[in-house]
Amino acid sequence: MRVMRSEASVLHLDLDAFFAAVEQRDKPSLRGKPVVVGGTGGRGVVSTASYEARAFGVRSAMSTREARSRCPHAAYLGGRFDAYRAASRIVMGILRSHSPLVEPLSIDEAFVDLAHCEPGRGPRDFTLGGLTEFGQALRAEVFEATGGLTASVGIGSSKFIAKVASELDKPDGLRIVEAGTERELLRPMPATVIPGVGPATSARLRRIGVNTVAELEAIGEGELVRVLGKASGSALFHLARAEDDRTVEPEREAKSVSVEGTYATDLTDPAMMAARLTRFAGEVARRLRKHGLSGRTVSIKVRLYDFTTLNRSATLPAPTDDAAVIGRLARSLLGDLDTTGGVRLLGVGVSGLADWVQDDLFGDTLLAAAEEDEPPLPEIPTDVERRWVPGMDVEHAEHGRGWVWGSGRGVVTVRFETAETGPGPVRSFSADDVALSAAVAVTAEEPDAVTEPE
DNA sequence: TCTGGGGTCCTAGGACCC
DNA sequence: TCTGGGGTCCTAGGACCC
Repeated sequence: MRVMRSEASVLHLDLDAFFAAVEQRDKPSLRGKPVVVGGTGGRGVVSTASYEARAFGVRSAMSTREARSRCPHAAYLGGRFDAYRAASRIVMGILRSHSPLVEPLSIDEAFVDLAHCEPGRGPRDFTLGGLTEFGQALRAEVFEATGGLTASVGIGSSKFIAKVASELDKPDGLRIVEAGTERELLRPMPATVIPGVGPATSARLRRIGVNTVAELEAIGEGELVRVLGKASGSALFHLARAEDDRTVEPEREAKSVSVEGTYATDLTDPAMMAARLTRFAGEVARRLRKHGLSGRTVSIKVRLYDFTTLNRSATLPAPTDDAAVIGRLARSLLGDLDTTGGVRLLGVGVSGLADWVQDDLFGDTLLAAAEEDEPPLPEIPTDVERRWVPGMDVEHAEHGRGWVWGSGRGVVTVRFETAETGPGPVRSFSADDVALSAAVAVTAEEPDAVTEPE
């Protein structure tokens, strides 16, 4: 039985062009200019484009190569995740000061249940007027506390409607969808507004003549289940009618932890692949331990030279957070695959998580025996080009704080400015100049919180 | 030099047990 | 010996989201 809300009491907040907006905040010379945050190497893709860059057709998930050809004069930055996490934490804190029921969806998005607000911290009532007043005050609070980041807010009678609403007046907008008007809002929209309808599903829907939500509404549940499968067919049938009783869940536990990396040139040496997996296993173990987790299933991901992607996994009798155990299993899974054509991506993950750690009764001895007959792994070469990533914060002994504008051929160019200074001057240095160093993060906070980017 | 990195959820098939 | 269900666990792949 679905119990629908009779009032617009779910809020969705989405920070506008989040990564790019943080860069423009902290780099005054980039305000009002096209900014693209993402991978800057040859195989990089765009995480976020500022609205100025979007005007040139730059989009999230586009290859950076393509973005550069569309907008050559944009600033291409590698991203400063500590700064994004710090801003995210401020925003989530504001939301939690209003309601105990806040569900972060990602670093820059959250749902808030307005029906269970702290006394005096919610909307005065659930009329259009009360919700407008609340939504604008919340947006102003976010703007003030983050040093000028704008958020788009949507309010509706369900998660689905609130999320659709927040898209409607983006950026820097507020939209309230009054209870009772949901279906007429959705009908003319493309079916892809429904979460879960991506390229593959929309292609299947087109094949049965469905492009819009209105057309989707005309299809029976049985047929949708036949075409799309049990879960998504049934979900789609209801969402097309704006039927969504999913609750705001403030505490969702992690189900897996993983690390992966794409290489500028394909790896062909199996020993080097093993060395990379070993490093990733160490990183996964570190993150498991930091969160007090351990897991039973170890997985590897291998993307071959031709982009075919393989996953292999093995399940242990008891959960582990041990880098050596994870690494050994990962290497043995890789050993069963044919990688002779070359590998562009490797990854290691652990799932089947438990929030406790097994006392290691036998593992150490078994492992010690197993490791003895394994050959030593090669050194992973350090990439000198990666030392000065565009956009990173630096400090110069004489000129103070700035950010890397670009680097290459042994030279680093820095612009000396911060959020407070206004546009600053540019100077170049030798890449090994001892006066120049990576700047410590402004906020001394723990790295990697929940999930990452976009 | 087309195509990142972190996740979640679903499906389908096989093993195994009752 | 053959036949059959249901349930759980595991693996692999794919779609999707930000």
